[in-house]
Amino acid sequence: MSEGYRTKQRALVLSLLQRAGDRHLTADEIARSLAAEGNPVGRTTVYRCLDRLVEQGVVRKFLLGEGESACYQYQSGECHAHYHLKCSRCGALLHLECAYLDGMAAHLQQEHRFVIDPAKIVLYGLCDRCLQQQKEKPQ
Amino acid sequence: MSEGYRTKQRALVLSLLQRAGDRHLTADEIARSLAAEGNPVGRTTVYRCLDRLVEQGVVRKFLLGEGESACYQYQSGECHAHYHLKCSRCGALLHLECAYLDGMAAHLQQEHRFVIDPAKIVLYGLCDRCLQQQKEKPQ
DNA sequence: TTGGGTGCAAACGGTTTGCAAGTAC
DNA sequence: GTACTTGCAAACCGTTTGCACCCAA
Repeated sequence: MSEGYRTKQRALVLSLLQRAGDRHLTADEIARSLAAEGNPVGRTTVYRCLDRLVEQGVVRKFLLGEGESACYQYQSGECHAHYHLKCSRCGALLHLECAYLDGMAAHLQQEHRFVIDPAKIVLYGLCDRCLQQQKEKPQ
Repeated sequence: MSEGYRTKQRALVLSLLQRAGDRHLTADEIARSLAAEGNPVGRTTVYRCLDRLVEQGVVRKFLLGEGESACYQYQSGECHAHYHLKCSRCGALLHLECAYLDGMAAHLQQEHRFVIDPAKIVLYGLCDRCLQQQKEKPQ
């Protein structure tokens, strides 16, 4: 269970993500925040620390949309598997824990022999608000 | 229902995608193929034609994974809504038409007021083969 | 002393933009 | 003539790599 080196920089990155809680942070936001706190860490190093933290399973990486930069989130023990719903129109990101979706995962595994990774999945579509707006003035 | 201009270049791009059938092509592959056929089209123009074809609903754009370039597919009338399963390990891309997933879409709409766009969705995970391999030699 | 870690600068790669020239009607 | 399209070159932007330096064991 070697957790590898725990350098000052890596500890700083991890600490920031832990404090961010639910929020997803980009590498850039992490670099900026650390700098703002008086603990500047080089951008390259931020990326490398994140890579290692992801390898170790301490942090999760999310790719949430076209042209957007990757986001990272601290993976606490009590965090449930959840799915992401992303509105293609307004960009809103919703988190969803849903038994039906868990059922879908089981179905795919049993019937299609495919084991999905819920954390990596983003369901794109339209949120309620944008749906209403679209009805009023399409386009 | 103005379908806009139908320039030579746009017709070439569309024709190639139609001939590609099910296959997803990247902008780069399109540019190369057209050049190989003796109809070179500038890369910029390929991107712009694709944008317009997507706007018109004639072509669909897919983002299939981290660091990978966008793919495009001709959207023929008889094409059913299908989902993409992508193996995170070997990169295999599977197409899936599945009533259960259609049910999921309905569920999300009714219970969570979110209308997903199946074409944009990629379910990441492990395919059967990689799952077997993983059991034999993990990592 | 030695192997990993750091971080600046530069490269990378897909995509977009600026702009001058071309084309259709 | 006017409005749109083309395509080269250059910019963009998130990310990665090269490399010299640093630090801890």
